[in-house]
Amino acid sequence: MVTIRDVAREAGVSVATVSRVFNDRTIVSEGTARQVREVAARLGYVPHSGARSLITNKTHTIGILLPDLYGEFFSEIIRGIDQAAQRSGYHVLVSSSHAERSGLDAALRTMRGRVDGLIVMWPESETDESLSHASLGLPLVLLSCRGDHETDSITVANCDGARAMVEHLISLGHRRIAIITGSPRNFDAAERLRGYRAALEAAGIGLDPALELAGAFSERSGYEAAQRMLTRSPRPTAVFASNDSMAIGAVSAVREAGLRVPEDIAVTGFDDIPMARYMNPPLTSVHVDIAALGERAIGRLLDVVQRGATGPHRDTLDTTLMIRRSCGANGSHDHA
Amino acid sequence: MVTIRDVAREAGVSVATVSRVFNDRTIVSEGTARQVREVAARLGYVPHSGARSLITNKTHTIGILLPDLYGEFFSEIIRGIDQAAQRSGYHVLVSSSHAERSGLDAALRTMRGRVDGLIVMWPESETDESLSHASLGLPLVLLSCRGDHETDSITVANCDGARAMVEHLISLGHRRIAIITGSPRNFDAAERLRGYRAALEAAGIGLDPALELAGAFSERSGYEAAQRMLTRSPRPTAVFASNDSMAIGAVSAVREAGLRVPEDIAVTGFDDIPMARYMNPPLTSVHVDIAALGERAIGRLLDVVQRGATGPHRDTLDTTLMIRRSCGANGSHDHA
DNA sequence: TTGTATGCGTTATCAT
DNA sequence: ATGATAACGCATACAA
Repeated sequence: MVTIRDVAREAGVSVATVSRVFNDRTIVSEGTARQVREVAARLGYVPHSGARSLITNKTHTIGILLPDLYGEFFSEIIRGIDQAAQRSGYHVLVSSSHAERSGLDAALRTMRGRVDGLIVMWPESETDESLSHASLGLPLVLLSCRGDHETDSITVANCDGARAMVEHLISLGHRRIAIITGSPRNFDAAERLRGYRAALEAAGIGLDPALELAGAFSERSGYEAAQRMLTRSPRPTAVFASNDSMAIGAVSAVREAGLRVPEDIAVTGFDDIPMARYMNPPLTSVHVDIAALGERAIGRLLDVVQRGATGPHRDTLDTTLMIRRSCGANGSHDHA
Repeated sequence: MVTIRDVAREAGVSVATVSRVFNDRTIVSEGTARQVREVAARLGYVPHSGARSLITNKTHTIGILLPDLYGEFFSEIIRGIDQAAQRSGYHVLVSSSHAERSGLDAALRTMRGRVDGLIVMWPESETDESLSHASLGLPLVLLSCRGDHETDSITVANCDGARAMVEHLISLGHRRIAIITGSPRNFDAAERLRGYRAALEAAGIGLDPALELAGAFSERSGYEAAQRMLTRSPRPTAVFASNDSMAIGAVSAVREAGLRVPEDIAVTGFDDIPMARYMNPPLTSVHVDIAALGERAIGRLLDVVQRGATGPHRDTLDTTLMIRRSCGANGSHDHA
């Protein structure tokens, strides 16, 4: 591997001069600069970013830690972050699929010295200042977490979005509305449940615990929860699944029971994954701009890393109701 | 930030001893080891991986460079790679969405000193030993590329998969079969076109250039290509889209023309993205285990990085025909 | 404008 | 079993 010394020797200058050519371009004479570049190119010299960051104390890399995520979410969040990071000249070090807190902590530790800041998504835990503690003093942005009040965080307007969805169902005349929840330990799921309840209460419709079916954000769990829902009597006329995967499972269960969507039971979801509009019938859902979530996280993190921004920053990403046919309204037909 | 020196001073030992405690655990006495660990824990010491890798010449990180990819593919490839890497104790440094070769080269350069090896996907270019040259002597695995014969590569059985699909259409009685291609510069697309032609020729069906519609792997391009296809006369009875996104666009175009899928025109795709089975009708497609592609790439790369494997290694990932209803056969109803 | 020398945090080599 | 010290490749304060 060719180092800065090789270039210096070959060009007949000191390593300092070579270094300057690649950094402070101003204070080096035009002649030597050209000479150094020529030699560097000929030798195929590329600065060793690891060594450089050891002394500059900057890696130009952002670490991102994710739990074990379901499809679309995973891809979009990484894409959003990576694109925004790249625009600012930053790399992204990914560590995903953490099922347990210990694994996350371990990954966090091995990132020391490799990153300038961290984006962490860990929705399954309680309020967690232990996360900011584990971040080793690195700038940290929480994504979709129950954050404490000292740590920067970006969240989705889960509660408002769910509430808007349920209010829409109510406006369509539904009174007996079920929900398929996510894990109660999951922050997003808990917030969506809160929005569901708020909408019902605001409309003067009493809560019925029998209509709150436990799910786990997977298609299968939605399928099974919907089967349990169908045994309730009187049967609900609408069901709000806390994410689209569960809504897909719910549609299957309703169909298998010989019922129609939306005529017999309206089904709606949350997230508006790309698949939603291609379903049969197209799925009414709460749209979340996942890539934007990632972008905002990077934006805030770079504010801290590059510009030394300070003070807790809590940002909420608004959602949009996407009305399609699965809820029984005459949904807009969005098109190719 | 607390360094190894702080721990050494506080524990009353040398930095060498502290280092040994965290690496070669054998040659240090039980007493001092415990003492050092205690101090390290109390001070919250975490080794600086950047500094460490400067001298060990190992980063335990794999760089992955991707072009601008469409949804599912992106997520699955990263997930497959990340999971496999994590199992082996490796991190993943991502750099994606490169639209031009120059951007890819730049990213490649900034990875020097940060990674132990590279996985590069660059399907848009010609045979490219310049890529292995640009990799700075780092171990390199090409993904889905026109590789030269000296570089390791993992590819999908594009040609065989496409051929199997077209043969299936022929077996259903179709004789006038169109294809919506991807960019001719794209390796996967070119191979799929080759498979299409091979199947027709093997069946004694002549090639008709008018039935080869140019697409670009996007839904819209599939939609537009299908519209052009519908003007051909006699009209094709089946169309094979080179990927699922274009198949989705094609279905929209066929429907808008007042025709039915599959009764009037059979439509099939390639990739078998998750959405395929939820479409209406469910889309017949060629299944590619994308995560497996990533896993194999990491597997091979680590063979080289860790075990010094050598010699060109070319691996092909087989595909599976997923027959559903969009082709007119009685497809299997896979289920939740 | 250029060169010399020091240090970033760690591991490796050689002593002791 | 442990300590002193030289690397690793680079950037930078200071000297020339």
